[in-house]
Amino acid sequence: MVSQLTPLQKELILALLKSGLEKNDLIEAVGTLAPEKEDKKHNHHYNESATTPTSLADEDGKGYTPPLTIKQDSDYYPNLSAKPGSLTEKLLRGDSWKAARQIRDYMHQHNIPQREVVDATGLNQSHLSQHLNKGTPMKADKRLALYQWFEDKKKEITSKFQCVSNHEEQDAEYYACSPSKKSKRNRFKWGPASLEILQQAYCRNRNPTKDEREELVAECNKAECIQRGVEPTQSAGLGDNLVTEVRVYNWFANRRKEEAFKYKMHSQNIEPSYQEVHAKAQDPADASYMEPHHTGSMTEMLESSDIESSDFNMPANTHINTGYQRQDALGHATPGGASSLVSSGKPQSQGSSKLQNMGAVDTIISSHSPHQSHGLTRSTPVQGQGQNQGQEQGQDLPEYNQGQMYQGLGVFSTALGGMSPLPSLFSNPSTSFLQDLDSRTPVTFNQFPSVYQQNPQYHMMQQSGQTSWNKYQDSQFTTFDGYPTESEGQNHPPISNYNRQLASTRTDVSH
Amino acid sequence: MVSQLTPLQKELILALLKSGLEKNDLIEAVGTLAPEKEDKKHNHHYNESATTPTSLADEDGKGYTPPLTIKQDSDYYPNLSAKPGSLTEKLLRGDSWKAARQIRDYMHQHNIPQREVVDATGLNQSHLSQHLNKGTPMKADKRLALYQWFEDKKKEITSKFQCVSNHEEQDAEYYACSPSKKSKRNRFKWGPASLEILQQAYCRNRNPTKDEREELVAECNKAECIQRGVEPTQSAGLGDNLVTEVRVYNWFANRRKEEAFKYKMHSQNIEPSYQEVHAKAQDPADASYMEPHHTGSMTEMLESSDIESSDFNMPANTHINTGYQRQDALGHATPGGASSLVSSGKPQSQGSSKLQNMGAVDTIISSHSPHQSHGLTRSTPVQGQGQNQGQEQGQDLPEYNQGQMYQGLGVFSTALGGMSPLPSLFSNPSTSFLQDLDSRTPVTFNQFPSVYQQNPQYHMMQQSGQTSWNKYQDSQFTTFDGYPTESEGQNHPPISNYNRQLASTRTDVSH
DNA sequence: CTTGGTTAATAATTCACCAGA
DNA sequence: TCTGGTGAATTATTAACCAAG
Repeated sequence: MVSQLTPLQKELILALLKSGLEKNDLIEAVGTLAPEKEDKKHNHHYNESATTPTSLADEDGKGYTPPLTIKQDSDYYPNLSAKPGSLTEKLLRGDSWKAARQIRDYMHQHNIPQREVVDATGLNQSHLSQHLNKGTPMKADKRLALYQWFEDKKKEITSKFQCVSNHEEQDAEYYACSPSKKSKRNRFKWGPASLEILQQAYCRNRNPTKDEREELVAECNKAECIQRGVEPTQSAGLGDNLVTEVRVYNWFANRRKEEAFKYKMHSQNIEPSYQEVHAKAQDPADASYMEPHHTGSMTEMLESSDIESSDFNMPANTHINTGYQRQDALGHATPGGASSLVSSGKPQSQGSSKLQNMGAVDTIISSHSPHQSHGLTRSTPVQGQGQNQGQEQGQDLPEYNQGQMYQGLGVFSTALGGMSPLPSLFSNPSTSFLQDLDSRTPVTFNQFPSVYQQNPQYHMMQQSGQTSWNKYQDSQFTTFDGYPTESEGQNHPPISNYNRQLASTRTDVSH
Repeated sequence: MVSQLTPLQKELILALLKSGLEKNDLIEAVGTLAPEKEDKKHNHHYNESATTPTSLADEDGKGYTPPLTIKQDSDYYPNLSAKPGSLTEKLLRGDSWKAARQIRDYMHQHNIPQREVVDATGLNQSHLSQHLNKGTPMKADKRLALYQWFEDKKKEITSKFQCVSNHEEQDAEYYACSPSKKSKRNRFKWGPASLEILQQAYCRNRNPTKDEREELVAECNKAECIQRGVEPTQSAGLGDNLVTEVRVYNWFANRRKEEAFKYKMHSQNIEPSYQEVHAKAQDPADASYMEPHHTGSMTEMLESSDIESSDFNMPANTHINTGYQRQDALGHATPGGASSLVSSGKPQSQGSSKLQNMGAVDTIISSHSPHQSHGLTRSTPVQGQGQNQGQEQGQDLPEYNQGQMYQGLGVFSTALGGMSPLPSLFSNPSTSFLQDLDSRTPVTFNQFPSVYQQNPQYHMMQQSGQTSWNKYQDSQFTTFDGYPTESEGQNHPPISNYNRQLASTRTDVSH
C-alpha cells in the first residue's frame, strides 16, 4: 500500500499523524470514510450548514462555533485524503497555485469573506491570505482542509441559489435556523459589479433620493447575481451580501464624507520649504508640483500625465478622474496651466514605486489600449466563471449555470465593468469619469468617483511633501493618496474645494 | 471667562465633562495644571517613560499597562486644555489637518508604530489611522490626547538621542527597567532609508554573506539616524528599530522567497484563454513566464512599462512589469510578442482604478524622470523636517538638529533614495533591480525587487483574468498584483468587456 | 435626512521563527 | 545558510451606526 502512495499522499498521512491523530484512529477513519463521499468525520471545522437547501440565505454556512481563539494545534486540518474523484482530491493532486487562484477567484466571485474560510478551516489568516494571493506554499494537510472547505462551499452556494425562490426561511434563519452553531453573520461586502454601478450613480448625483437608491438596490442585486452566474431573480441567494437601501445610503454617505476630507489632508503647503531648498531655477517647477495647491489633487497629476496629449483641454474632467475625483474639482479650480504641466514633469522623481503608479498606468494603458480595448472588452459574452471551470482542469464546478447566464447577459456584464475576460494585465479602469465619459470613447467604468479609487493602491505619497519622510515612498508608510498638497496654510483655499464634484460630475454619466 | 473661550475650548470642556469628569474635578485639575507645564494628571495614557534619559533604548516609552482591552469610556482622552504656549495647544488651535500631517510625518520619520499611539492615547486605531492619513475629523478632546502624546513623544525621542552614547542601560531595560509598566516592546520596523539600501544590495546580490550583511547593518543604521536628523553615531537611539544582522538576514530571506513564489501565482495560464480569444502562438509563452524564475523580480516589469512608448518592442517587459515583477521574468521568458500585446490591450478594461496604477506610473516616471529625478532627488540637502517645522507654523520642534544634519550629509541622503527633499511627489525609488540595473538607463530606485513593490498599492488586479471577478478591480478584492494570469483556462473570453479603460487613458503622462 | 464622529471587523503586510538539508 | 512553512502583529480599509442640526 504505502509504496503506492504519492509523495503528496504520504505527506498528508504523515501530517495527520503528526497532528495528533492516533494511527489507529486514522486507520479507522480512513476505513469509515473511504466508502462515503462527504466525510466530515471528526474534524471540527467547516461542515454543517450549507448543503441543506433550507439554509440558503445564510452564506457563512459554517457550523462550528467560532474557533476564534482555538488554534490549539493537532486536529485542525486533520482530514485525511479526499475522496478519490472529488474536487478536493484533484486540487491536491494538481498545481497548488492553480488551486489557490481558483479558490481565490471563486471567493471573489461570490464575495466570500476570507474570515469565513479561516474560521471554517482553522488556517492561519495571514497564511491563507499569502497562499491565496501570493504564492506562499502551504502544506498539503492544510490545503486539504482548504480544498474541502472549497468543495463544500461550492455545493452550499449552489444549493442556496437553487432553492432560494422557494422558501421563506431566509428571514427565519436569522434567529432560528441551525441553533447550535451558525457562527457569526458575515459582514456585508460590496461586490465589484455593484460598486461599478454606484460609482456611476455617484458621478451623476451625490445625493440620490430614496427612490433612486431603491433603483440602485435592484440594479446592484441584479449585477451581483450575474456576477455569480445566477439569474437576476436569485438575489435572495446573495445572503448577507444582499444589497439594501440602507447600504446604498451608507455607501453614498461615506463616499461623500470621504470626498469632503480628502482635500484637507493633502493640499499641504510644500512649496515654501522647497523653494528655500534649492532656490529658483527648479523651484518654479518644484513649486508647481508641490502645492500648486491647485488642490487639483493627485488626480490631476496623474491625469495630466494621462491626458497629456490633450492635457489642458478638459482640465478638470480629464485628469481628476484618473485616479481620484474629489481633487479634480480642485484641479478645475486652479486654472494655472503651468501647474498641471509642472506637476506631471517633476513628480516623477518623487515617491518610489507606489506613488506615481496608478496615474501613470492609466495613461500608458490608455495610449495603446484604444485599439485593443475594443476587441477585448466588448463582445465575448462568455464570462469568467464559465470559462474557468470548464477549461482549467475541469475543477470548477460544472454544476453552476454561470457560464450560460453570462452569455445571455452579455450586455449587462459589460456594463459591470469588472468582468473583463482578460487576466488582469492592464485594465485601466476608470480613466476619466465625469467628463471622460462623453469625450472619450466608450471608456466608461474604470475609475471610481473617489473612495474606491483612493484605495491604498492609489496612494501617491505626494502629500507628505514637506516632511520628506513620506517620500521614501517605500512600502513603509504608504499613507494616502497623492494630492498636490499645498495646504498647510491651514486650508483656507482648501475647503472651498467641494466644487469639483460639481464640475466633474456634470459629465454625463448616462452615456 | 466663558465668553472668552474659543469655540474649540468650549468644545473641549464640554467633551471633558461629558467624558465622565466631574465639574469640580475638572476645575481643580485646571487650577492645578495651569501653572505647571507637563501635566499628565490623572489621565492614564501616555506619560511615563520617555523623557527620562535612562530609558533611552526603549522607544515605546509608554508607561501604563497595555490598555488593550480597556477602551472603557469616560476618562480616556480627558486631559484638559494644554498649557498655553505648548505645542499641543498650538496644534489644537490650528488646522487639524495640518496637525495631522505633521504628526503623521513625524511618526514616519521616526518609524513610530501607530499602535504605540493607540495604546498611549486610548484612541480608536481606525479612527486614528483615518484622521492621520485621510482627513477624517476628530473631536477636540481626542485630538488633545493625540497632540499631548505627540508633544511628549518628541521630547522623549529628543532626550533619547541625546543621552544614548552615555548610558549602557539600553540592554538592561529589556528586563529590568520600569518593572511595572513597560508595556510591550515595539516590533521592529524597517525604515524607508534602510529599505532603499537593502533594495540596492539585493539587486547586486541576493545572498549576501555575513560580512556583507554586517556592512548593510551599519549602513542602514546610519541612514536611519540621518532620517531622524541625528548623527549616524546615535544609532543606539533607534531603540527597537535598530537594524541588526538577523533582521537583514530575514529581510533577504523573505525577499527571496517572495520573489520565488510570485511567478507561480501570477503566470496563470491566461494565455490559453487569450489565444483562444484571438489566436494561437502564445501558449509557449505562458509556460515561460511561469517559472522563468530568473528571479529578475518585478522591477523589470515596471521599467519596461516605463519605456512605454516603445510599447511592443520588448513585449514581455512592457506589459507584465507594469505592475509586478515576477511576472516580468515570465514576460521576458515569453517571447511571444502577440501575448504581450494582447495582454496589454485587453486587460485594460479589467480592473478599475487600482489595477494598473503603479506599473504605469513607474513607467511614466522612468521615462521622463531621468532628467528631473536628478535635480529633485539630489542636492537640496535641506530635508523635510527642517522645512516643515520652520515654515508651516513653526509647530515643528526647532529642537531637533535634523535640518542641519541633512545638510552636512547631503550625499548620504541622496544615496538613501528616500530622503529626496521633495515632499514625496514622485521619488521613484528603486527602479529596476537585478537585470535592469545594467541594461536600463539610470532609472534606478523606483521599483523594489519584489516585496515592497508588490505592496497592495501595486496590485494590478490583472491576475484574476479567468475568473473575472477580480477584474472588477474595484476596491473589493484588491488581491495581488496584476499578472497576466492566463491560467484558469476556464474563463476564456468571457469577461472581455473591460477594454474601455485602455482607450481612454492612452494619453501620456509626460506631456 | 445628512454630516460630523466613531468603530467593530476584515484582511493585506510585515517581520519572525523554526525545522530540516 | 538557507528554505519551505507558519504566524503574531500591525494597520489600512470597510461598512456601519449615532447624535444633532
